[in-house]
Amino acid sequence: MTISDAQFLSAYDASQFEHPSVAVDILIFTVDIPGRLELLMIRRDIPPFCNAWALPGGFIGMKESLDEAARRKLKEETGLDGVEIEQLYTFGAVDRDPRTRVISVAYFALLPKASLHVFPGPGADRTAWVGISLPENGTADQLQVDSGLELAFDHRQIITTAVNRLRGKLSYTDIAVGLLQDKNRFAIYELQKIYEAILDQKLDTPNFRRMFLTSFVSRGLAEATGEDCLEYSKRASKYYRLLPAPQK
Amino acid sequence: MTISDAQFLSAYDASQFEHPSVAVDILIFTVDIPGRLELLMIRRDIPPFCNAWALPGGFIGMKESLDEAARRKLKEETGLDGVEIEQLYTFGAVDRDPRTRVISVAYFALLPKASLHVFPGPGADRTAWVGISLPENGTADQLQVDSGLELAFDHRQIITTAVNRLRGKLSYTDIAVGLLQDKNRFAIYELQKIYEAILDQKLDTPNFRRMFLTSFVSRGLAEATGEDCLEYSKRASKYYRLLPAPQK
DNA sequence: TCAAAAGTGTTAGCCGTACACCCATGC
DNA sequence: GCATGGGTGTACGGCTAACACTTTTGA
Repeated sequence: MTISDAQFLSAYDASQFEHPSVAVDILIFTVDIPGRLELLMIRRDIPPFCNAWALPGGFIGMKESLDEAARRKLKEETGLDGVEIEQLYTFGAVDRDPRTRVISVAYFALLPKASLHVFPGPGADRTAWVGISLPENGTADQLQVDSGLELAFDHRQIITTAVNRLRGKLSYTDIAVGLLQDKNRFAIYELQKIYEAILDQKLDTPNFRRMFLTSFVSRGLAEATGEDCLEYSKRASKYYRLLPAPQK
Repeated sequence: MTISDAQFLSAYDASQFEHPSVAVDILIFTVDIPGRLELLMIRRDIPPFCNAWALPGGFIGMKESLDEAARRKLKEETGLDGVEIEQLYTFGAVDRDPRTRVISVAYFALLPKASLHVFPGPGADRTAWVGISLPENGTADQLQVDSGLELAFDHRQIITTAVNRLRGKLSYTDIAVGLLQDKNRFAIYELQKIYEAILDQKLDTPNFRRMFLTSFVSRGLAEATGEDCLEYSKRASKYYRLLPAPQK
């Protein structure tokens, strides 16, 4: 008990008066036309990591929740409101930011690339969609970034964690639909390309079709619109639309 | 761009000089003999939430990572070192602590109940193993706590999140082995009781046995010791032991 | 005619679930 | 003999992976 008290007090008191900064970083994933998984990043034009690429992020306000801070950042970067975001993980290594102690709560969102307005914020001179690839269950050192861009802070680690989580969730959630251009009119083909981009592997078309029919249509998450799609093949296919989640 | 800048700066500047506090809360789960899922909690003897029950936790030090802070807390509460802990989620509602803004990073660990030394720390007058139960995919208001104890802060929400996560991980990880009394000598029966306590439902014994053989033994995570177990049945069964993870 | 995508069909294997049934043994 | 846990067997249904095959139609 005395040992425990001593340990407790030493750490407790130290932190009572000095607080770390708390930030959110946002991973905004998209899939571009050729089927590549990309991430919205900004190039820093101030130290530290000047000229390196970083995830959009910023410090949280005292009067906003973490989720609100993440949504605010997303809006600042893309102009988009009301998008589904999800907390990924919280990164808290002591030296992850060379300036001062910063705890960063990472969030991610999936957005169709088209029609996003993207602005560089303060501290950055440009933004870009950066292509990323990672082997199955890959580690941070296996992450490949577009033309080997240098990444700031521990963002290589954050991205790796996010890609692995994203892939894991593909199999048991409908998370990928966030990347559809038009949730009211899409072809199975589009969704398959999205899955392939995220997983970085080709999928068997007949089997993917069946997966879609059982996991989405049969479960009431999507239905055929009745319209024919001629965008991707000479032979007509069907358009589908997402349905509002079946609230119980 | 101007709109974005203005929004950004207002929130950014505000947080530059005032920082939230950052804490870790630890969920230490155990299963007691009758097969009940329990959580180590402390009773607060200072406001706010005086006399209410809370998760052990505390503010992080400036020179320790989040993981280190969580391990330190765990050691203070149980005297145990080197236990596997896992980050659960970060809770950051503005008013989750009435005193001041506190961001809490929750961690959880699974520990066998026996042979834990548990100390109440400062701000608490006692500790207890509190039985909890929750319907499948239950929400915070469906969480049942031992004799309806009052819970402090948003800990009802934190616990609910943890129980649901724990249950989810049961099916695709070996997380439950953390609750075995002796990882070098256990019977399938013990593991089944652990699963049943976590899931709060009876499992089919023959099927559980097959699950164990294929998921643990065939995959090299466990092996029979060769010794017979007579603790749970008149008829002898086998003892098993865990094997070190097959590093690749 | 060829290529590319839309579909249908078929196989084999794996897994989870639900049972029926026998074994061993202490009470 | 009965209850309790140990253990084998079996059968069904759902799902995945792999792959063969037909259809449609523009270039």
